[in-house]
Amino acid sequence: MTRTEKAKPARQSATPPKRGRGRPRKTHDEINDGNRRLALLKSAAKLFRRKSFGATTTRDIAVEVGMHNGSSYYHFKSKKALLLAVMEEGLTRGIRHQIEMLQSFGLGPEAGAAPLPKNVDPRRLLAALIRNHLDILLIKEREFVPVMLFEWRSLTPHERRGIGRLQDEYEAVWMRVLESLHRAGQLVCEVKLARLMLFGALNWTSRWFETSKTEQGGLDLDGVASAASRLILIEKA
Amino acid sequence: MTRTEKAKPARQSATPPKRGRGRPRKTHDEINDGNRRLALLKSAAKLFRRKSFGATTTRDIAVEVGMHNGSSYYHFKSKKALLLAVMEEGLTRGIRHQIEMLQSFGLGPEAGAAPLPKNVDPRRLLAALIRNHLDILLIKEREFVPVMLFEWRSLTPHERRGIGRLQDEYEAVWMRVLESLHRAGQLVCEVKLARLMLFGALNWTSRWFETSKTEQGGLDLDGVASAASRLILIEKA
DNA sequence: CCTACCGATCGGTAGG
DNA sequence: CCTACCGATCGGTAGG
Repeated sequence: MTRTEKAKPARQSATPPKRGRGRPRKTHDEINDGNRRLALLKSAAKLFRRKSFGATTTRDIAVEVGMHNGSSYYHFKSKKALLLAVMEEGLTRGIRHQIEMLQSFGLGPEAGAAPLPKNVDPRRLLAALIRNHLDILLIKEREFVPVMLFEWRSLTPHERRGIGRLQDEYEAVWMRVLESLHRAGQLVCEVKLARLMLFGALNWTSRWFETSKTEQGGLDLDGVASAASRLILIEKA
Repeated sequence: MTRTEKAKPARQSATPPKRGRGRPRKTHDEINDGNRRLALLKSAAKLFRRKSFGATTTRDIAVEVGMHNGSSYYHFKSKKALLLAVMEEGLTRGIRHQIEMLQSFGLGPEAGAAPLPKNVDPRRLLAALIRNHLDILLIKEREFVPVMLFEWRSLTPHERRGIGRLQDEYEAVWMRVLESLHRAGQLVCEVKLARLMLFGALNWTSRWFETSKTEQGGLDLDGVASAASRLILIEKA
């Protein structure tokens, strides 16, 4: 393990030094791009989530997927890029799940762009959004999404804006629902505050909710979800 | 800046190597214990809060208080010890603030140990607790307390239990109030869930509330506080 | 994606 | 609390 002195290869100036990492064609055995990239993403998410970004080394991540340290840099240009990719993955997955759920209300992907149609009950839609949110946060995407919540401080202002745009996309429908409810006098406070409080209560669950206890069904999630609904609605059932 | 070879002082084996750090008497100019320790604590809190524990170096902290890197180890045995001290400081301060506030309700420091006296209105007390909590979290101890919320993952299970005991101490009165309200049928859900949701909504404010906007008075805090009250209470005013 | 590295930094310590 | 360090690690890179 001693570091031996070695002649460094002279920088060859005839052709510009083109790095091997640039090209997509596989040079070795099995570089299964999509799979390996996703594996890295998942391991990174898992570790960032549990140990935090700062306490996770790129070696930790590589080892988890059975790679050698430097190899992750074939897929991601830096540790920070991995963090961003994890957050983006979580958000786009969340958005996707939400779009699917909205279909059962006859709503398309652009549902957040305009006021709610008259034929949807905002109370029922809110309940569904909340239930779906908990499902994403605590079950389906429990590795990815919390990283965004916990590691917000690890982003630069510019990076935050980027992630923020995706969050806005996710929250657009919520805003419509809350506005509709507020107009009907059914919110305990103004829309903006209601949204912040609601997401506060919901997102905080990722700190105390343990999957293990209610595995295989997520029974208790219904309880949390309905409590959250009643939180911001007037006229309790 | 080149690192020159130097003869290392031979370990003198006659007397056991006693480190200078062990004794409390000042060996040099101005080691103003209490002050310097607190200064370190404050700087650490500020940096841990803004940049996260992992992204803050012991040098960052030392520089902020005008010390040289190694000197912080005179006051704290490790970076981790600094983190723990920050969290403990935040919690004990919070507990202290809360005890003071409770006096105006005729309640002593042990108010959380037994059911609430008949003569206190649980609704008013809850409102006061909430308002006070926001004041601690966002104004008075805004450097210390959020570190505990944000850096929970940086603690070992054992360390978490230690901090957890202080949290329980802080939350004891809250539990009494919530139990009282639940018995009176004024909570939107069961006590345990109400507590989690409420603290979720409240603690989350440290992520979006900016002091700058409402400085000099914290006007808007009242709005947030009253909204939070209405969140978990039935029979909205 | 592996091998074989490197420069910089970082937490921490000895001794005064 | 300062000076003067050190060992280990860490993010990252060149070249194949």
